[in-house]
Amino acid sequence: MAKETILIVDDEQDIIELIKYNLKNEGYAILTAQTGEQAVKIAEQSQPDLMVLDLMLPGIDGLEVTKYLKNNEQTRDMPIVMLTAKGEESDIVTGLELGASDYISKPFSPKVLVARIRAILRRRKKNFADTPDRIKQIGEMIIDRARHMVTIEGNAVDLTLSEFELLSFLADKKGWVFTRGQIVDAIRGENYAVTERSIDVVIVGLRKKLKNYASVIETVRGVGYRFRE
Amino acid sequence: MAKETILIVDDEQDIIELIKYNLKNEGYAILTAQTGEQAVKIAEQSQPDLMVLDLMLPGIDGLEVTKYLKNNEQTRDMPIVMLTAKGEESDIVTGLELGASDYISKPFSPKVLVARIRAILRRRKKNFADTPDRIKQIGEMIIDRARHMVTIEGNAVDLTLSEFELLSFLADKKGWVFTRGQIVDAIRGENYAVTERSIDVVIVGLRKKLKNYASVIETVRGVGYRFRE
DNA sequence: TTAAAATTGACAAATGACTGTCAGTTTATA
DNA sequence: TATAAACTGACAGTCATTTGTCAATTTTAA
Repeated sequence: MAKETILIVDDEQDIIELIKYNLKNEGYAILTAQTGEQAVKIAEQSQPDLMVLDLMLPGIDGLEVTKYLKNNEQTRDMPIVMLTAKGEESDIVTGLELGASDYISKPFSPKVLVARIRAILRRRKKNFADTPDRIKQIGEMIIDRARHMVTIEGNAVDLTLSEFELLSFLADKKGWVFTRGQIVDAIRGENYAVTERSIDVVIVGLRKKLKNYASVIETVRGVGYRFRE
Repeated sequence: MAKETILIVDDEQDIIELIKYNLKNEGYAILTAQTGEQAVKIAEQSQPDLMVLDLMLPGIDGLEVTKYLKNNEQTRDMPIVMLTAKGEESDIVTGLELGASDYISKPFSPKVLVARIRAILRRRKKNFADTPDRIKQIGEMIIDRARHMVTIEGNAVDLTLSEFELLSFLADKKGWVFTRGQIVDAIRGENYAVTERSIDVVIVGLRKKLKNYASVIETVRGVGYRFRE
């Protein structure tokens, strides 16, 4: 299983390294930033699954970053674990009010940090576990698994089963590229014997029916397909 | 594209030819054996990607071969598709228990055989999200294997497959020098016959697209290339 | 220090691989 | 059984890759 991505934000390189080392050992993919500006940019671009955020930063400080991210549709749901130094008690409260998930005081034990992060991610996973989001919205397009229906600008789009499954699968991990093989496995089940080219045909049908939204499905030459981010 | 190698084991030359013909058409490289002893030897030596194995063989029979290969570190992971004649139902069960991936009953349709083999091999192909370091960060450059995308200072950089693989490969071991030969092996698979100079061309393209970051790829004269540390 | 040899960079042309598309067939569903 | 869906195979167009050639640069040897 592909593990989660975590963004570490701290102005001290040593701290970053310490945390990075410990989280990498746990199998997480790591991104880092040393300033608030960078943090925001990376958070938006790469959509990490969690963020470890030092409150004391030069320039835009941690609280500002939190406020900004929590006001942003795209990053609102990303859990934030604050790193705080002594004497920042009031900031902790503010941070939690802003929507941070947890905090850890410096100096901290890496073990505790890892444990907290695991707990947060586990909790999240449970909520979403295997429930590929029941409803997904991309601009004016809505994919509704419950109704098994796709709507674009209010108009229902009539998709076949394969088309719906394929679209829904890609949309579940926007931006991620999947090979035709992975797609077959996902929508047909493993051990299903077909040519990978059959996926292309489904894609053709989909794009035709999606009209203006055809471009949400991107071809990655030599690899497979992905849902545009 | 370097296709997979398949070992066909049957004591009847006709059957071998039939299967060989169909699989060759699909682009697979074919090895054959007529006895269990031969099969084992070739499997160990040539490490084919999959084996089509008739159960009824003179000498060491198919089940013995399966048992042996599955107990051998080197060949344990090689998928085995059993060919069975009527009246071998119990052997099928035994074979699957021993670890065979699938079975086909004689007389069989070549089409079905091909389709099954494709399905099995499909699943073994690499998954981009799981490979070494899903995300790598070099200053303001992010290499994301899951998205199959490189970002520099927030801007997506459009790379071809080779360019992406090459960059990603070098970045995996920053500072290490790789010869062109090693690079070809890494991004094209071993035994891929090309001039090493083709790597230079990929490098040129990469540097052009990386702009300010072009210098992350260093030429080591007389040796090869490396990712700057 | 200079000339020759080796190596890499750059570019264009040729080759080859990959995808989009469609028509025809098979399979699944009602 | 009728209808829709899914699959395959073929082909054309597109794009990536490979190769060859030549210039520029560096290294080696005289």
